[in-house]
Amino acid sequence: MPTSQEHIFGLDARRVALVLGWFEASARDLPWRQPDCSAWGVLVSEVMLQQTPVARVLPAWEEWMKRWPTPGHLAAASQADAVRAWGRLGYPRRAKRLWECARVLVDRHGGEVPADADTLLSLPGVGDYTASAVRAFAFGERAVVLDTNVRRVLARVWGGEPLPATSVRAGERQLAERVTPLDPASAAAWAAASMELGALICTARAPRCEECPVASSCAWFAGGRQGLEEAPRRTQAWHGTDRQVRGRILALLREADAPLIVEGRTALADVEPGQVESCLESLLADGLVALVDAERGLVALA
DNA sequence: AAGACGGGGTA
DNA sequence: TACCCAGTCTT
Repeated sequence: MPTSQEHIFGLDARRVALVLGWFEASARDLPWRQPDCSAWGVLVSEVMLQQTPVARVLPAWEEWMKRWPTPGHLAAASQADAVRAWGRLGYPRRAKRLWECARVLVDRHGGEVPADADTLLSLPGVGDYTASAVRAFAFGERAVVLDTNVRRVLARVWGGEPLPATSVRAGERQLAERVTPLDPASAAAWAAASMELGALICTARAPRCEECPVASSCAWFAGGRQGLEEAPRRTQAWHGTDRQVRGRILALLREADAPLIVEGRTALADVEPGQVESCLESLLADGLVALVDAERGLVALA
């Protein structure tokens, strides 16, 4: 007679096994998943994948790794070249942080990506998710990887809810820890597999439950997939926002081969002068843009 | 805990 | 048009 604990564990294991089995047959062939991909390659991919879909990261990653195959190569380049190579991936502060990260790796870690969690977390642009992902995918360590995809899978399959909460709750963290296999290789496989399931099948608004390997064991599916339509959307304004204007200013500077005066440019004619000014100020404060000639207001990529 | 921070593919 | 995405960092 199994104890209730064993029953719970059995259900966890069954669900995990279903996802792992599906992943073996359905995993996408991504370059940073190749066994010979360096830890640096994995780190670069993870930073690029922060809030940017795989399809858009793919070409940028290939180009980046060809140009800067090691931290040392990137550290020897200029920050401006890194931001330029980042192109339109979005959130250009990530490019700056990745460049800074390369410098730290060279200055303090022998030009190598560390495997230690605390050291990884100390790096610019590396938070909880990225540190865990690098440990799991680059070093094969047991790490609890909790990204938006994994959170959604846990919320549905285990929690019976349509979507996870806005921020990670303690109970969610505990569940993720409990569900992660103890064996390091299996834990890494689970991380990749659960992320893949969330990205391809258990998607946010149009889940493909008829193709899902765990539908038969999914609490949300069993409950009739209730609540998804009513769930609040987390939309963010875009047109006319500071983010858009910052992006437009940065695009001008990326394409310019000489310092220029941003204010009054025809390309920004539809933006209020005050907003151009404030956005330029914030870009300067972020260290993405540098004032080359204060007298004339000439700026360039930092 | 909440807000700032890009940009484009997809429905 | 609206929505979403392999998050991080700062109030």
